[in-house]
Amino acid sequence: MSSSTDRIPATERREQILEAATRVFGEQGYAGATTDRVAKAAGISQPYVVRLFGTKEQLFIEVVERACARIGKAMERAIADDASEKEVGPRIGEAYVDLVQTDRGILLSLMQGFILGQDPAIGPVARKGFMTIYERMRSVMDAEEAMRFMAQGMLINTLIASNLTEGIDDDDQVDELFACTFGDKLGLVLEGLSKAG
Amino acid sequence: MSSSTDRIPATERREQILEAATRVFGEQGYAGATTDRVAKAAGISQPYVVRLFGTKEQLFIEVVERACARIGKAMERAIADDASEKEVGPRIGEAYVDLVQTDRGILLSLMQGFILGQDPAIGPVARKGFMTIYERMRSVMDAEEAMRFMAQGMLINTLIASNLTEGIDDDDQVDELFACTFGDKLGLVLEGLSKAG
DNA sequence: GTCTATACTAGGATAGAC
DNA sequence: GTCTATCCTAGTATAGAC
Repeated sequence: MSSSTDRIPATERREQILEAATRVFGEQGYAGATTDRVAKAAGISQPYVVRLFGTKEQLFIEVVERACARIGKAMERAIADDASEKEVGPRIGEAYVDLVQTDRGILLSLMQGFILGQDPAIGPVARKGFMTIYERMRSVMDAEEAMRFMAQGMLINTLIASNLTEGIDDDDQVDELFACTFGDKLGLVLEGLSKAG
Repeated sequence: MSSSTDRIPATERREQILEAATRVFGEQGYAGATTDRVAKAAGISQPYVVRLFGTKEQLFIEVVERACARIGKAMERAIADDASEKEVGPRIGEAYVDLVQTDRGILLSLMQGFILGQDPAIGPVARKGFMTIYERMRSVMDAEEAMRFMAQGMLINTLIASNLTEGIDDDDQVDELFACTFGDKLGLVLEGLSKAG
């Protein structure tokens, strides 16, 4: 599958690593994740990860920035899609839930970023990402609606992060909460969110 | 201030340590926090922290459980306080915001717990705590309202955790989001939350 | 009940070869 | 562009004294 001549361009490698790192940081947290795990996940050596990003911190920062960019793009697509008969709110909500299902890591590592707001290097990046998303939201809805939207997003993130999704400790209340939070692929909840605007 | 004979009962010590640990874990995260920092914050030696709790993991678990218990108690008080002319929703919301202001650590370390849902030892504890709070909420309001309430709580946590509170990167949009999220000591938002029930 | 000393491991980062 | 070897620090946990 891989010969000893598996040299691929640095740009592509960086993207591979960022992808792997997004998963690893999302699951283990910034401090809990190791550059070695990231390397393993990306199929390369640990020193090479450090080589390409300088430090673990820098790698994490780029992961957070990439996550924000991804969310931003998904939002843009949802906003632009005015063919749909739905309102912007639900369209964005649906896009977000889709993203969640496709790539948990993005949301999880972004959350990890938020929670490190105290950190002098990471904090500013996380706050900037958060506010960029909020501001884009505000450009298509009023403050109250945007706030509720962010709140809903944070709940979704928490439910996923805490692994309540897995129904491991299955409980009818969990089901109810999920039904209410996501509806059928977001459902009532996000509908309600938009009709509040 | 402290003589060499500062022996205090273990129960009290445990509480002191839990308090310190709540702050430290809240700021640095589970993996990022060290038992040594906790020890310093509690004014004792690192090995003694380990001695009293067995492992760092166990200490963290007790921190999370304590955080949930604290929130639970604040909720009970708010629910019982039917002298107030306010609805339950806003009362609980207000109690939560009060708690936030008094002790950030509780919310932050609880959040750290949620985000470690993957962890086989911590995950179950975090999920249990989350659901206990949700269920108590459900006992005084309907599913939709309870969900929105949790969402609002997660947003509050995120705003605090990401340190947007500090206005470091001050931005008028941040102010707006805060005004909207907290109102004046929670305001409109939570009021709106309850009138949805 | 609490400390000092210490064993042991893990993990980030560097050097330098290929 | 990528690896192996390795340094060095930091951090959990244990042993054992007081």
